[in-house]
Amino acid sequence: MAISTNPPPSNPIKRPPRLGDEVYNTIYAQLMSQKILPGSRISIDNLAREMGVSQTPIREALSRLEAQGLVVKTHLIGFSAASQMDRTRFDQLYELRLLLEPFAARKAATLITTEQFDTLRRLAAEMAVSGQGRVSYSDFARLDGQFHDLIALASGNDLIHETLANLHTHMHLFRLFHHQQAASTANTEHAELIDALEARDADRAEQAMRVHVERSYDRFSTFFS
Amino acid sequence: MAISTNPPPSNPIKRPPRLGDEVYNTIYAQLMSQKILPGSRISIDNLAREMGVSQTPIREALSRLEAQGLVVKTHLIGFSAASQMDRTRFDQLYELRLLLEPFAARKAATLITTEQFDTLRRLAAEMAVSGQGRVSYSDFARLDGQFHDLIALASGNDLIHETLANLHTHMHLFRLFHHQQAASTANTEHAELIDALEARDADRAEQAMRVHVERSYDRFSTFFS
DNA sequence: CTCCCGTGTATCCTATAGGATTATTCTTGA
DNA sequence: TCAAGAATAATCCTATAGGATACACGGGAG
Repeated sequence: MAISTNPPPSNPIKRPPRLGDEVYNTIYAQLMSQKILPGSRISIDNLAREMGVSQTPIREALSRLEAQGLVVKTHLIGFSAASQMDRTRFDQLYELRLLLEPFAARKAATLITTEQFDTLRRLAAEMAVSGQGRVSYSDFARLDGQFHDLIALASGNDLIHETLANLHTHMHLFRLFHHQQAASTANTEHAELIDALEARDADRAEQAMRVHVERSYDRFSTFFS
Repeated sequence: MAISTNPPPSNPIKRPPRLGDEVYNTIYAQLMSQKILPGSRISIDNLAREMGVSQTPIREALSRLEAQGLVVKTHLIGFSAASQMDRTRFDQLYELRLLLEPFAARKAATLITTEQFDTLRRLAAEMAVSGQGRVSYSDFARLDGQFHDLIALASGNDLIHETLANLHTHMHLFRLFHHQQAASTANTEHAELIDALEARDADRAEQAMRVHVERSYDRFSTFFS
């Protein structure tokens, strides 16, 4: 998790482009799109050649990803993508989500701006379309991630927002691996949550998010059978 | 936050010593002991010379610390220790603590082992001695950190444990900076918590932790006045 | 046929050198 | 005396080379 005490969540002033950040985003995207499969090794030399940069920025990016838990490093062997989640960690992740997300929804009910709310509606609309099979599942997963991220952001607590962002990163990889499809039920839950937020009803928003996360747990839990 | 999907929280098998880890721990200790003051710059060259290693492991360690939020990096300027917390972030941190720690105490009430419980008593005893002024405050802060960390560990949820560990890292720096002293009241709160845990009373443990964190907030909140 | 062991290749880890940028200091002029 | 500009020094960033280690393959002995 990046607590980042010094630099505000988003940088208002111009920041000279850091080569390391670019590399970080590239590797991050390759992990998220499963171009790099879980558990497979990641060669520093190859990455350096492919991206046309030196080894140093690669190492920095991989170190940051290691602190984030997305890659692991073994001495004298190298980096490799983190392996898939097991049941224990899956349960722990949902336990934490169930603690943070309903709380974030509650706070968002009173703090969300009209602009953020409009974005929320738009995301829900796009996801509804994807429920009709017109959008690929990876798009749905991306939209769903933005949906939850926006609510966490609207909670006003940056720490909670950053913590949840990390959790959802691992959620995304988990979903992609099992290519879950049933998205139609999630849409109705999102609708209920949006209604509660529109009414500025904190209790209802918290409860709606709780139900949504619990249902999500039930849906994915079957993968472990 | 290190989610570390692949390597279990503690490594059972022998791991060849990584030079980067050693450097990481050294810099981490220097930050925690305020040998490196908040906001001050951190020279890579100097560190490399002082520690007798190359620049590469220094960079890796600093990148990990950056992901953790303890240092910040500015392009073409270098690394510097994170600046002191402001009021907004302080409130956010306690809001998150108040969400996680009582929950962890509740779970720990049913899951804590007798061995862990003994360690808890020992820590509380040492802190009580420090309340009589026989131990320095930095020692008290360290013991208190171990106390809370152990409860988070006993909760059985590694993710919550790791998240709280990061939060307490920043708490430690905050306390050290303001060199808070009043520790006597905290000891009675710890005693109440231990009693609840001993009785395996989940409700009481959760409530005791909640009160403890809230009181802690009140104590430190005066620094912003 | 199986197991053990030596060699070769690939990769990581470290160290050093060169280019680029910023901060500091000194000089000069008003 | 103060301000502005230039030169120097320090630092970071990148690139490349050399040493060390682990993994893979193939040959030989039992």
